[in-house]
Amino acid sequence: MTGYAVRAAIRDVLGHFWSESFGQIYPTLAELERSGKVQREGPATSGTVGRTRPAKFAVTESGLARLRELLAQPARPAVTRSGLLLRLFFGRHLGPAACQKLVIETRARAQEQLAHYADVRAQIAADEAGEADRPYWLLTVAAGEHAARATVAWADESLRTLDRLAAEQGSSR
Amino acid sequence: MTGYAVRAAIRDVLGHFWSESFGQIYPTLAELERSGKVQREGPATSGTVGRTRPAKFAVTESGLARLRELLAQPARPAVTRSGLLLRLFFGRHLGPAACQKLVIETRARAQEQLAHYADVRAQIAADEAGEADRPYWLLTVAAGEHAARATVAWADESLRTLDRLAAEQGSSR
DNA sequence: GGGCACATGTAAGCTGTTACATGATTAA
DNA sequence: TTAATCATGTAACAGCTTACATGTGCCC
Repeated sequence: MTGYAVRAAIRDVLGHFWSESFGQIYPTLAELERSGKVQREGPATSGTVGRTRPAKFAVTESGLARLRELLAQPARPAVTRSGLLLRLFFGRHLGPAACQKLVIETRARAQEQLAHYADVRAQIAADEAGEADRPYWLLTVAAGEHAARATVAWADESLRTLDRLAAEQGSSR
Repeated sequence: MTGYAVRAAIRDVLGHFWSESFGQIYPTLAELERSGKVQREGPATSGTVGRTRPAKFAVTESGLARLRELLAQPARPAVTRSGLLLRLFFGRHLGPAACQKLVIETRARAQEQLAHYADVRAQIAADEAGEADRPYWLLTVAAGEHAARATVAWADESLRTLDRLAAEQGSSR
């Protein structure tokens, strides 16, 4: 595929747990070509900007071997910073109403995510070329679904707490 | 508190959704002091390394105002890269057994997290100084708990799928 | 007296994003 | 014809981590 298509695929299929920008993709493709991990089909790197004919890349045997090598390396679990939870942690300074707004927005996003996962499931089911990959791809979708449902459940619980806090604050003034 | 204590607090209390390294904390404290957002109590920045007497910092009124200003700004929801899900997405190249190992490890980490959250809950309940903050702090703990429980449920479901895949692969050879 | 937790800072470097520049092709 | 999408790339820079340097105080 083209570099542009790589980015679209990452955004649409891996979007809920991965992202890459053009600033990473194009230099990386060039580097992978130099080291023989991918094969370029189409015009060579022009050095010029703008379009000539799109260059399509395919992974080579050597590239696939390197992929397997990298996949086998342990994933270091990185802490994910959550701007939402940081705001809620300081919620006393923000006030219950503002916190409710944040939680409601988060709940809505999680619901949208659930709808998106339904779409992705349909896409994966329809893609016959990826049949052997299907069960693995579905594992990642299921992870997203579980996370999104947990977010909705947490939001509902939290909104009840915040309602109570808002009522207390309202009555004390 | 001291810069060292700030880091310990972030690690122990916000650890499941935030992190800061010394490389961020010390320069930031110096900058906050310059702009009057925190008040240093104890020896001035020596420029020298090593310890003299620990310097303790306290937030000023101006610093608190700035905190509220920052909290009110919208949190841009960043995509969290998951090395685990990336590996599972390419699970066909990794094999069912290796995937099972990854999922089992993830499940174990989630269980450890649940135990940790129980500790944090106890700490928060015992801290009388933070009584007004308590409900907000508990919201962030609840978020962690929901996420961890979802991870365990997803792992159990996924392990059943992977068992089936491993059996199929075993029988076809 | 040895090791660990407490404590402070700097510098190098890595990762990744954003913004910009450029232009072809296609659908409205 | 005009806007959107496809397409390729570079450069600046933001953010953050790691490694290093340096020491104190306390407990075993």
